[in-house]
Amino acid sequence: MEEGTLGEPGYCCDTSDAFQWDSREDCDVRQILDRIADKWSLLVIALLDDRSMRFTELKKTIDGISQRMLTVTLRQLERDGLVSRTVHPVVPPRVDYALTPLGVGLHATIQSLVTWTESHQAEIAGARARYDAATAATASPVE
Amino acid sequence: MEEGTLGEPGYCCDTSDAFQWDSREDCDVRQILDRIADKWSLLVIALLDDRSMRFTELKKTIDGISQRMLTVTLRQLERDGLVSRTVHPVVPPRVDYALTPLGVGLHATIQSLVTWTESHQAEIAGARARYDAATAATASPVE
DNA sequence: CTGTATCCTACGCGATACTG
DNA sequence: CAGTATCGCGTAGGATACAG
Repeated sequence: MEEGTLGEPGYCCDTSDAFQWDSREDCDVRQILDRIADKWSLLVIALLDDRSMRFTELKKTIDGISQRMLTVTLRQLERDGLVSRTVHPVVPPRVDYALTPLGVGLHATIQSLVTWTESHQAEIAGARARYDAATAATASPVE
Repeated sequence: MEEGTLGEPGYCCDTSDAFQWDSREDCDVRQILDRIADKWSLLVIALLDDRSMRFTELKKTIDGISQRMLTVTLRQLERDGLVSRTVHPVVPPRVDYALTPLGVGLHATIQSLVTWTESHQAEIAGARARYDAATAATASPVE
């Protein structure tokens, strides 16, 4: 399933004159952004701060994620070199996940995003309420 | 349907002792994060730097986005108070989208994420190649 | 130009069951 | 415990057509 033979890292999107976000598969920035900004990836990265965590521990902490999605997500992050996977060959299998140096760098950015969200959720909620009220009023001018 | 009467901005997830990401719908941080980290939202926010842009302009620049998704995305962002929508009542309808003050704040964070991705795409691509090579080798130890 | 309304398909993802 | 494999549903989202 992995056509993975990507000898070409893939730079394109000539940022020369006309800036453009496009080139969906040409440039992999879009693709990487998608992976990173993924619902679960985001949470895993944010969670894996300094300490390493075990599979089950992650599953418990994130809660809502299925075993499948956690596995898939972790595999992707591992493939991208953001998370390291350490298997301890003991009787009850024990696997630790931790951020790689590369992952740590990303963590900082992600964390600021999370922090921003936390400190502005009230404003967003307010904006939504206002928008919904206005919309409802327009839709059905009750009076 | 709008429990919108949110005198309560909505803090839950007691960050007291045991930190946890969970509470999917309880705490809306998760939900907001999802919206923000959305594939298209991310690009729109990143694109809408200081200047405002028209609908078609956005569509052209992002390229790959369908008209439907652009509309939906913009509506969500508008609802969240991140983007403002200005309709000019002229013959050929003209609508301008721009970041709100709130949106500007988010833009900074998003931008750093984009920048990080751009400056590390080579490393990620490398990691992938390495991972795929290792995986392929394990799967079929040709020699 | 800027949307909105339908239709329809691909596939993300949860549920479940089975290995080492 | 830490996965992998399979099945099946729900829905995100693209294509298309129409409207102000």
